[in-house]
Amino acid sequence: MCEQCNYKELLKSVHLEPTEKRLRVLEVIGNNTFPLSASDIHDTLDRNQSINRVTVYRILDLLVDKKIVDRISTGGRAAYYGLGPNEHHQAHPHFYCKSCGQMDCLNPGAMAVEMSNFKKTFPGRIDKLELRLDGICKNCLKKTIN
Amino acid sequence: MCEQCNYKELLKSVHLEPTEKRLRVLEVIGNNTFPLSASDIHDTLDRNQSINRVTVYRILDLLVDKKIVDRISTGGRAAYYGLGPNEHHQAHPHFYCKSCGQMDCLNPGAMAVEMSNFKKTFPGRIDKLELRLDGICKNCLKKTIN
DNA sequence: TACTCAATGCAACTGTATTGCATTTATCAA
DNA sequence: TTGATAAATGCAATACAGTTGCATTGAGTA
Ligand SMILES: [Mn+2]
Ligand SMILES: [Mn+2]
Ligand SMILES: [Zn+2]
Ligand SMILES: [Zn+2]
Repeated sequence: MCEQCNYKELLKSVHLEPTEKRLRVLEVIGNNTFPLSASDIHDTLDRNQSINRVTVYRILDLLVDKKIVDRISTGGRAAYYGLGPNEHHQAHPHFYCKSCGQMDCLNPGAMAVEMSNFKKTFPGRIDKLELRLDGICKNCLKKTIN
Repeated sequence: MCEQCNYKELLKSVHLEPTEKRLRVLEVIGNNTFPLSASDIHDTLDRNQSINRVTVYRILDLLVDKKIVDRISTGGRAAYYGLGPNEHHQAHPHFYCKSCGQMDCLNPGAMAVEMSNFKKTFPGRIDKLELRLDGICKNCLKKTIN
């Protein structure tokens, strides 16, 4: 969730036309406290004004390219999308529930990763670090015996 | 790569019949220094004695279930498979090259993750931690301008 | 207004994985 | 050893997530 972000300005700042559909996609992502799958996003938007799922995928690709949005892998098949790290939002780890598919954002400081020494000697280019916990969430633990 | 592992015993220890195909799948995974996709594994095996790709998927599911093999997500679409952590092999982070799809195993100590405090208060069940770097590997950096 | 190009829609397609059911192979009791 | 049973594997069809090619629409500009 981001109250500080002006999505229109955010789009302009990376030279993307702030079209209605792009704004809606970005709003759905920004107004959620947890990352969503492409089909979650499509379903949400399609309830109000119709939008093609391919358009959603294309907008997501653009937003990820421009680093406004973060594509997060899961223990499952579909990628999830959340606001990318910026001045208001630090990068942070996630928890993915294998049972219900819910992904939660964890506190940025929850797990400290020390990798400065590694970075010094690594010969490739590092674009991104992803730290994810997989397991069963509180709610699902209650419901069933896993 | 695992010289210490007796794959037959490893299968027996988790109550899986050590069939020829299961052994071959486990050997391909164990004899590699980096994780492989299901189709990498299938292609490798199929060169020698024919094996159906569905059988490979089913064996991989079993091995992952029994925690002999680790299913590792990538920045891409396919999951990769490597030997799971055990007495000889510590869990460790991976580096995934977006350009060539090669995944490398990093030194277990390369990045220290401190999460003991987090674990104490987290209400769900944590089964696995995945730490992955995405970027461009040394070789791909040389070849092209990304 | 007419032209141009970006944005979107739609259908077909791809890669990855899963399912249902048939066939083969292994296990075990008689 | 044989036949019954269950496990393992194969094969075809299907599901799922995402991508591509091309048509249509819409926004900006002369
Ligand atoms: Mn998040
Ligand atoms: Mn590894
Ligand atoms: Zn859950
Ligand atoms: Zn590479």
